[in-house]
Amino acid sequence: MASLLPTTDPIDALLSAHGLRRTSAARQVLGWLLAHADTSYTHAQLQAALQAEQAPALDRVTLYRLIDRLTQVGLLLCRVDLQRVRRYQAMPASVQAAPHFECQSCHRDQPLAGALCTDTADLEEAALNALQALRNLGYQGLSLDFSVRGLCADCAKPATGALA
Amino acid sequence: MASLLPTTDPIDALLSAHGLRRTSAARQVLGWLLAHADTSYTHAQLQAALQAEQAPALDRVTLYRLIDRLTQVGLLLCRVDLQRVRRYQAMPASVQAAPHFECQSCHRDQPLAGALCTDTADLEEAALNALQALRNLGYQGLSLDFSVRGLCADCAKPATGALA
DNA sequence: GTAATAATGCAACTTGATTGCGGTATTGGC
DNA sequence: GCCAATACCGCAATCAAGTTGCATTATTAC
Repeated sequence: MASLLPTTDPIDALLSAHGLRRTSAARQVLGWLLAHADTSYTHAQLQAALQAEQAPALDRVTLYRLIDRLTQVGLLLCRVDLQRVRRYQAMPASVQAAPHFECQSCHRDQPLAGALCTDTADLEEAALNALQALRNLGYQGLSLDFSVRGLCADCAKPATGALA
Repeated sequence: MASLLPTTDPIDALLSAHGLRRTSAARQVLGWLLAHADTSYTHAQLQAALQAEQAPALDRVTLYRLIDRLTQVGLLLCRVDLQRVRRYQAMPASVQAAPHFECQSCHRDQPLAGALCTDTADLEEAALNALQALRNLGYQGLSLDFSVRGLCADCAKPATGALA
């Protein structure tokens, strides 16, 4: 039954649901980022990765505009790294106030809750209290960034003290 | 007695203590940033502000290299904003793991502890626990960023929903 | 005072990202 | 299925933040 629906592909569904056209470029980019959702990528990395996967390389500017659109509708998350380069990532399920670790070498993202920390509940609760206190004071458009940065165990091992 | 010491100016003392020469440019920049230590400034803003204060405008590149030096020795803190422009600020007393609020309009920084929140002790403790847990797993060079971003009460009032 | 060298200033350059514009492909209405 | 409206693409040119090279000037240590 479901296979008879106009959009069987979940990526096409996402694009349509957010008012974007289902172009081959959009499918490629969103699909690839969703398949690597635990890491953020620069425009250059993204272009290289896509080019390596199949022949028709898409234009630099087209990719810029595409990731811009995907970010605007909320399908991608955009950060700026220390080298002041934008990094894009498929929007994680819980961005709001989610404590997470960002590796400065491989740029993988890991939530602190779960394997890394036995308990982040008190941390998140304290954070939400802080947010509410600010709202009561008239602060607006608040967003919380709780991130730990450094080298993950994998990147720290091979070359101690040297960023790739 | 103290007035007989070679460096009577606290700013000169800071420069020397960090192995930098006491040039007029370094004095101006560090002095100005220390006098506006609750806010971060871009290279362009800094240059404009200095130029407005006195005649001898310093060169674009000189300013770049100077704030670079000041940052390297730990006298300035450097962040990258959403427009991917670097913002510099006189190093706050407690940067490590200090929860703070950054206004996206006036770029003033405020510590969450104190006036804004009655209590951040539990929050900081939870954060430090998380850091230790990561270290035990082999993570290195960890730094914590706990920042709330948005519009402060002052900026939110005049034009609701519009960034300056 | 003088030599060593840190810091300055100018020009040219690099890089991530943006703008303009004509052409192409997707979409919604018939 | 066909067609008009328009979202999207690709190329060239441009922009702004920041960097590099190099000759000159000012600080510092002796």
